[in-house]
Amino acid sequence: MDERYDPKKVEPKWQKQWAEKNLYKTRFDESLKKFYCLEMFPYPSGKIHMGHVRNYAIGDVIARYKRMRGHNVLHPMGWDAFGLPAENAAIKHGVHPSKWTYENIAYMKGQLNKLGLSYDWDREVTTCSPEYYRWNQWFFLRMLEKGIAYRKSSYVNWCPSCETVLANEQVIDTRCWRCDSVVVQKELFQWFLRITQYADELLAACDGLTGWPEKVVLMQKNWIGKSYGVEVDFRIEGSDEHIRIFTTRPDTLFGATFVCLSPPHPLSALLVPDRVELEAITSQYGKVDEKIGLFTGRYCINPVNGEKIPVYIANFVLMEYGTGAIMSVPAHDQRDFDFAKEYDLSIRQVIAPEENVGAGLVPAQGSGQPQGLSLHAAFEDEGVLVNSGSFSGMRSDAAREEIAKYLEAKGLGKKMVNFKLRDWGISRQRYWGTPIPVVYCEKCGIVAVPGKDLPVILPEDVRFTGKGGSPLLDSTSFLETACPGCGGKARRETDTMDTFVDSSWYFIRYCFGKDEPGLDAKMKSMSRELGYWMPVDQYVGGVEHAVLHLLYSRFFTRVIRDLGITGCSEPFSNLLTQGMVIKDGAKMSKSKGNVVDPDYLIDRYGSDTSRLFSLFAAPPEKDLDWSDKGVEGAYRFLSRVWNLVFKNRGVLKGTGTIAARGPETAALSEEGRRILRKTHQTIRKVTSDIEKEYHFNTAIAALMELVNEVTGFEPRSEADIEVLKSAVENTLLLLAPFTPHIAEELWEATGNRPFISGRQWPAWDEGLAKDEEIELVIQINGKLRGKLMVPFGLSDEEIKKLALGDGKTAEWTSGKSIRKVIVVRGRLVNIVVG
RNA sequence: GCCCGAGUGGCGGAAUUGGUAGACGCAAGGGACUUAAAAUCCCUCGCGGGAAACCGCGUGCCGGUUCGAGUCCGGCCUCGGGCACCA
Repeated sequence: MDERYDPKKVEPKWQKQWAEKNLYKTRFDESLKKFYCLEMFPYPSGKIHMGHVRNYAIGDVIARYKRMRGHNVLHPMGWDAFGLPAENAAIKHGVHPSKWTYENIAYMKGQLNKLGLSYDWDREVTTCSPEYYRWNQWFFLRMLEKGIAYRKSSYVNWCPSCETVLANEQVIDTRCWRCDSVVVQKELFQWFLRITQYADELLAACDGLTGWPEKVVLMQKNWIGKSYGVEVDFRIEGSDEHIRIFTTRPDTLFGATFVCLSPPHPLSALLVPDRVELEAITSQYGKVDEKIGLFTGRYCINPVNGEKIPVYIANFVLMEYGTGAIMSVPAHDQRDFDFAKEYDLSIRQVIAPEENVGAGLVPAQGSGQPQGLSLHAAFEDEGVLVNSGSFSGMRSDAAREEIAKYLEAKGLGKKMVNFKLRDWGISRQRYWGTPIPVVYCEKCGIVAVPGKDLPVILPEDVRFTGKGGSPLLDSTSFLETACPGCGGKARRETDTMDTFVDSSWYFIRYCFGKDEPGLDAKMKSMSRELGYWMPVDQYVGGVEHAVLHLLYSRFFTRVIRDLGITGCSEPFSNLLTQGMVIKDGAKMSKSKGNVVDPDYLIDRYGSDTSRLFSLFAAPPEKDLDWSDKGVEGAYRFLSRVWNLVFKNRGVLKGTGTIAARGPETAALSEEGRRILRKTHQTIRKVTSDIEKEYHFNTAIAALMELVNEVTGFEPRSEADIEVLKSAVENTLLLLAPFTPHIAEELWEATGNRPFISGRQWPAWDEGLAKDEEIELVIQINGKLRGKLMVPFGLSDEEIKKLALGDGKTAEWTSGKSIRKVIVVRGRLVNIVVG
């Protein structure tokens, strides 16, 4: 054994041995209790960053811990390998996306292995390989059959810089999530997946996500955005047509003073004969900073009071939500209020605050203006109805229900539920993605590629100019094909799939290992592998995927369930969203110049130190403040552990392992008893910190305390030596999930056979962990006045007597009467005097 | 604007979920070893007062409940995150 800790010698040695023995290979064995531990797979951008190190260190601790607890652990890794950066690299540097991607994967895989992560690499997936993406295509065809995949023309978010469509989730603050360009609206034919069909189920199941952070569940709920309301028809005056609106506030129906249509609404073209005017307003559709309207010159009739109100086209009314038309109640909706002010439309209050009604401050009957009050803004709260015919005087929440019932009874409207969630547009006008397996035939129209012809291979021989649309448009060998239906001339779909499709089911692909999943065959009976491994027991990743990836995965899993492939609905039982890695007050990024290079870190301190620091500096869910000095502290701690073993290498190697046996406490020195107790307390503390909340920071702190104590321990007897050995071996076992290399090396150095990773997690003895004495705190009137060492396990009466007999107590209580004495067992005594 | 979180030493963070505030680590100061430096080891380390024992104050601010509040309740302030014409 070397005198000094040198991770450069230790780490490659064990990485080599783990790989040679294929130690982390997982076998499908239904007799064992499984644990599926998964971290979000990376995009192979070139090199890993500290965020990855943290993410994968957290996951690896969990996987290694669960293995030591006797679980059959599935812990796989792969590559989210399709995506725009590869294509941008092709345009910029002339390197093919495939070459670029696979080279990055090779490099990054080396980096992950240098971190000592315990993956079963036999299950590695690479989403850009035809073996993977053929199943994307297969799922697409199944969805096409079931009507879940469909094509429609719609307004889509278009990134002019990336020249592609973006899903709503990919638009951040009106900008492209990837390149930050301002997104514009464009009308295009696109492929969609009908995620809205699962909206209700996805929402209802949110309440079952008890292992997820509440914050994430809430974000999912808000994104799905279920709201209850009514649809009401407003007849257009002088026409048989009517405008169907959706509102969540039927209680304000009497206050509707105009109706607005979305520019793309079919009735807009009908009511506005002037093409130029309509186009002008349509071009403003989706513009967020300004409300623009166009009066159609037409009127419609409010069905509850027969009132004639004007019809506008308004740029802020969304075609994709509700019916694409709204009733406007400026008195009770701020957006309508702003619009009414701009176009000088009347504002009529129909809900008054309850306290105003009591004070007689209600709007005069028939007038729009409240008596003694004028509205400066919309009143959106609950209140009491006024100016609302027979509903006046009713509370707004009750009126919402009553008016809805009234409308239904009269056949004027219908209760309706709406969701914010839209169908998922998956078409991307890009090369580096999964080809959508359909062809366009001159005779037959849209034809699905038959399953036997899958995969539709992405052609390699394309040119990347960076101009215009997808390079696939120039690839005649790809483009021109025969129609699977009639054999005639057909053209392939050139759009590829959103890469979020790839990541929506990769956790299912892992379950099959190297084997072809053969989903076609699995249709007949549910796959046993899938049934065994799914759902993922612990998923670990960044919170930035709280909506997009997680929602899509929940959707895909349900579709796969409904195809009869799995019985599992919810893919991730427990979710841990780790915080960001911060340095100098900002998230690490190249543009900020505050990145720490994992390669440098591993080279200088080793991966055990890198892992240890990123686990110790903060609990996993919180942001981690990077500190170069803190890293050195972690290295110092590992060196101290090394030195402890080195110093005692003679005795540690000599005695047989006694970790399981508690030596006779009588033969121990007092110090020996203390170390033994501390050892068992530490096993208990580390175990519960991992089990409870994955609070590795406090677990590591406890290990540091133990090592600090053991370092000063001078054994005086054979029994003491056994205690020392037990303390050291338990330290190494507890350390193994966090810093596996040094744990293996020192495990071997203390005369044990490899591998520590395969050992059982230590158990503590509650009796040995028990304190002999406790420090009794004495409070007078809640203030700390003294401390007393007392034997463990005294009765309340005995404790009280001791506390009252203490000299300190007498000083503080003299001349006062004792009103009350409160005893908190094992903690403190509070004496109340007055 | 709406919906969530979070505010504890010089810093990162602990505190059996109502019971000793500041574990552990970093930084800082002092000391030992060394020709010297690095490394290592030991001591001090919330603020104020005191030579000391000790005393007072202290978990963003104000109030409340309680024998006792970082923790519970009410009201504010600040910061962070998510959503944002969803009718």
